Amino acid sequence: MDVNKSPETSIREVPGVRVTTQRRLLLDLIRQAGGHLDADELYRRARGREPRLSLSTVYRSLRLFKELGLVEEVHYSREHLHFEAKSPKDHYHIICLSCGQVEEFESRLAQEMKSEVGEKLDFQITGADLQLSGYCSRCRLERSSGSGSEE
Amino acid sequence: MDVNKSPETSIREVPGVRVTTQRRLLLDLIRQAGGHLDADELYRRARGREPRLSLSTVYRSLRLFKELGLVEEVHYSREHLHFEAKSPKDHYHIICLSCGQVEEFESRLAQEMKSEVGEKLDFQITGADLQLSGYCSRCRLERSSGSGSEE
DNA sequence: CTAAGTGCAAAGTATTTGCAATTGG
DNA sequence: CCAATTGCAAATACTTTGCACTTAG
Repeated sequence: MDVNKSPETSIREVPGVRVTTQRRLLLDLIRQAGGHLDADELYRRARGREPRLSLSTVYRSLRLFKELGLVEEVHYSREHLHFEAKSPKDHYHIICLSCGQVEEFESRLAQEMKSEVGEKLDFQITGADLQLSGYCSRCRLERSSGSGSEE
Repeated sequence: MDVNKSPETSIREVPGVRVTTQRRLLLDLIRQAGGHLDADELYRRARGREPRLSLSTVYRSLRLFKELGLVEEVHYSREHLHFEAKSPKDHYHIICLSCGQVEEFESRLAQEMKSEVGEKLDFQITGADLQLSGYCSRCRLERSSGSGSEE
């Protein structure tokens, strides 16, 4: 499938692709989630409203959305597919290794880095996936003040 | 290739953990590879020298090495586990979407970004995983010069 | 109406685990 | 010697696929 337009807002305009109840629901949920859903979590949420929905439809839809540029795949770990709604500006992720919370951030430095590296290696850079990891303030407090339990 | 000091240069010093032929071989191969091996590739290479080696040993060793801080897991895709020997300085990856080649790069901007973001979000940042993607010069030439062949 | 999409079950991959046999220290 | 490790096969976990039925357009 070839769709080289800017991020679509809807499925409607793609010829041959139908708007189904399931797809509408799934896309809604992804967008409402504000990011960071894996297939299974999405499935669980979707079943609340559409109990007959199957996991394979979730996977198929996710793949479709990705092809259409409606969502983006993010690699947090090797364990699941993670997706989130595509948003207009670049943003990246930072994950707390202790509590697992994921926050988004932006940074002009990322832009700079893209140009710099692109120039140096003679790459035309089209995407960037940046993930930082560390410990959020809350977890640091707990650590320093309390008992040490580690993974 | 020199592999002098890393967090942990060898398994030897860890009590209860044994140095086996398999582990030595695997760690050697990972370090020689200079980066970017997935479990299966490592398995294939290792069997050349140790044909009775099993895939599960590869997985178990990889997990052990990661726990010991000897190797690092990198998420290129959801499809495989990728590992590489832990190296003293940060470096990141850029992948060509057309031919798939992966190159490494460094950038002081990454450092800056870590501090900046860490400060802004009040995170203590311990790791960064940066991946850029785009098209290398060779593939760009092929593209622009002629026949439209796509993957 | 009919091509596109769905649910379900079965098939794939990649990775992990149980266990008897082996081996490092 | 004996706990750690291994190889093998079976088990898991996640994702994809085949197919008959349903549905959007």
